[in-house]
Amino acid sequence: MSTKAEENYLKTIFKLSEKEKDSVSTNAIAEELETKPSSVSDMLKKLSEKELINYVKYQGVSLTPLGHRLAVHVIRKHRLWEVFLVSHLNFKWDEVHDIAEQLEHIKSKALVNRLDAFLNFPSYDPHGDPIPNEKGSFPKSTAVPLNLLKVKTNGKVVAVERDEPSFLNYLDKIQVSIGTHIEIVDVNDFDHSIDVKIDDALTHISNEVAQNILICVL
Amino acid sequence: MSTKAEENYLKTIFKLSEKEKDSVSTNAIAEELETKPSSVSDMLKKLSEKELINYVKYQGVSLTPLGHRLAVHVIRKHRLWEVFLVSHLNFKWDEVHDIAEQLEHIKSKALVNRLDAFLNFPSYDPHGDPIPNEKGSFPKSTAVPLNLLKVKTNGKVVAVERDEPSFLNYLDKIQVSIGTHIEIVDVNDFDHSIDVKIDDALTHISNEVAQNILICVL
DNA sequence: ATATAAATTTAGACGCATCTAAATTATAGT
DNA sequence: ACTATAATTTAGATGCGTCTAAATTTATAT
Repeated sequence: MSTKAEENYLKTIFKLSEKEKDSVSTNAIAEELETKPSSVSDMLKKLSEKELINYVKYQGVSLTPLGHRLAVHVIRKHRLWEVFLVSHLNFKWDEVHDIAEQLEHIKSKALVNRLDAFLNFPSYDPHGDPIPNEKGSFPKSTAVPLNLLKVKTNGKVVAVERDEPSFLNYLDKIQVSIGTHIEIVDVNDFDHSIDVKIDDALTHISNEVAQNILICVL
Repeated sequence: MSTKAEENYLKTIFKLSEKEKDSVSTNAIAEELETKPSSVSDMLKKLSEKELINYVKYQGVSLTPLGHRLAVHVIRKHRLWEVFLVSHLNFKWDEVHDIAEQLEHIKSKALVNRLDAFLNFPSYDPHGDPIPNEKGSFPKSTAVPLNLLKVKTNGKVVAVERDEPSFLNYLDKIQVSIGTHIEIVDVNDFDHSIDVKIDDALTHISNEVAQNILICVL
């Protein structure tokens, strides 16, 4: 049986594997988990012994099929609980992350699958992140980060890539949520910030923010 | 902040305090938690330092007001989650205990209270156990164990005092659930077993089972 | 190619929650 | 009141997950 700490490591390695192609570094994991590289080293040894990761000293890690399965299952639970919290308990999208961090470690296959059915098998969580099904496969999506779009392109917000309340509250403030219509009005070549039309209101947003808003081009 | 283990100890001490009047013994706690008395001793010292229990070496323990509050809050969470599992995820009453044991340790005041509201502030869980409100007070009930009733008395099952699947499945088999109408037909003076009429069917049940069925006399 | 810096791992420690074995204290019987 | 037994606590160990400090390996720059 996997512990909470192990599950959090696997989730983090999964997340980092998506960005960084090859293998994930000890330091990257430490930073993401806000812990020390030495602690990460210790844990990597443990995960490796359990055949959850491929680990060669000094060379970073990747998930084994088993580790991948486990990580995806934890992510599935996290996102399903987020849907529940928002759609049935009326939490706002910036309030659910920390609670879901706890709920994702509850161990019961039946619970997850019944929750999934109760929620009508949702494909996306309140932040637009895809929810893997029981077998572990994700719904396909063609979203592109807002910062990569050209002037005059327009589309709909389908997801955001961060879940810190500070970020989500900022989006609330500029009236961006899942489904919002956005059009690129101008791109600043100097700092790569952009002017956008959000439901007809003109707004200026930084490149860093734009990177974290995923758009489905229309 | 309290750990899972601490919360389980407090819950157990609370439970044992209801039966045994005065203070609760180390051995009783060890037995209930299926652990060793020496482990209990260690933990009692810790709980005492945190002012959650009154502890005098070799003399058993009782909850402080703080410990009592915490125990009741954990029980509240446990029972609310059980209601959710049965009423919204279609679990049966014998399946929910282990899952609720995990869910009861999730830390979020907002979550508990919203769950409570979502469930319409239930007063009893699926086993008929009373659910304390946010302030920690229990709904009053006048239930009596079935084994204490006299011949010809009749009433309704309002709660059961055990949640092991073996016990609950037995009740299912003899068609006893919360709300079932029961009448005492005969009491055996030798082993204190009883003959009862359950919704018009005559059944013989042991004293041990009868002890764990609570009746509201009509 | 080699020195220096950066990344990573090891060594040794700690707190938590548990255990076994041994010591201590309480209790019950005569 | 005294001893045998039962209950409880202490001592010392273990596994987990973390830490700091030190050692080692890899990467970088001249």
